[in-house]
Amino acid sequence: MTVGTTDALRAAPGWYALSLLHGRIDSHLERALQGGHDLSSREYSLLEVLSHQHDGEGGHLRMNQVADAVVLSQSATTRLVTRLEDRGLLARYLCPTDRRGIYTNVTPAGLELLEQARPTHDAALREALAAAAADPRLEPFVAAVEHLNRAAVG
Amino acid sequence: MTVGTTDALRAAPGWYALSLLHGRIDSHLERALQGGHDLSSREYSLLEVLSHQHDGEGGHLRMNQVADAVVLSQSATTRLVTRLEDRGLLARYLCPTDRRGIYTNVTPAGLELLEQARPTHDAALREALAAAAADPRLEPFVAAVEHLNRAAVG
DNA sequence: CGCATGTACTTGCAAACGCAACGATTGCAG
DNA sequence: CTGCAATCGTTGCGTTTGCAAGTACATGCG
Repeated sequence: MTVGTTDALRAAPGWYALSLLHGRIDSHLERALQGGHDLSSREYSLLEVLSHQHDGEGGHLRMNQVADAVVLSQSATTRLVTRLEDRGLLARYLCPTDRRGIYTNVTPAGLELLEQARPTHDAALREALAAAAADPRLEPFVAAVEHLNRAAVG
Repeated sequence: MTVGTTDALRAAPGWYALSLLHGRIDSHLERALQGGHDLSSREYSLLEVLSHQHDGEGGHLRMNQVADAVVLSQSATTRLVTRLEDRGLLARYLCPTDRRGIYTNVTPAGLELLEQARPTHDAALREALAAAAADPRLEPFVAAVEHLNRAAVG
């Protein structure tokens, strides 16, 4: 499992290391969430994003902004939302003042699934970070991630 | 372009910020490389990885390790290599001592294309980093990336 | 009011991906 | 040397993605 062989990190080491770290963590999360809750990594983060967007009544992000938040094309976002809506985890509703805009709410079922999946997600994240910390080139980013994560908990 | 609205970064801010930053940079690189040299982001990094793996005669990474370096499944790696091989940018050759293993070399055409694309890539990377630095939550990672990148140049 | 311009989301289509099943090669045990 | 388990790479198949075109709504100008 030692990575070392590939020290082709020399071109743009920072970016390459970031990319590598992201890929490894994401793969790990994907497996954990998929196997445990039939959720893809992106589906999880969509739920997470939308659930945090609590307001007076419901969500406030348009498809547009959602796409930006999960870094996906608009079309992919449409279908991602559609998938979760079909599973009863989300609900769309039109913006009253501008009927082009579409807001999205997390249903109770969606919230419940999210709560169930969160421990899995967090555990997998910690595992992946711990594994990555072994690689000296990834370590600075690992440290930064853990530092910022801790800010949330404490 | 102000992102601020989505402060759903509260769940696992570090990981979420890393993910966001990676996505933005990657999108930017993808567009630049695709539009300018018919290369995807991953194709570029494959060339980069393989070209740095110069040795006595040729490459030394097996498909296995390549997959690990670009964080892709083995099957996807097979096809990625096949695509670039069909374009004459890479060449496969079997490992003499273990005929299960397959090594990959970058052809002169591949190297040339890489040299052409590198400025595009680097410029796009700088642009993306600069844009991301505006977001306070992404800024620490941007700083880390730039720090490590600088280590390569200087 | 009526039409042009622009924005927000959705759909058609081809490319790329991951998982699981497969064929090929090696290494070891009997 | 024959057979079995493990490793490496490739292919079948269904899913996800991005780009470009299409539709619906909004806004501004004549």
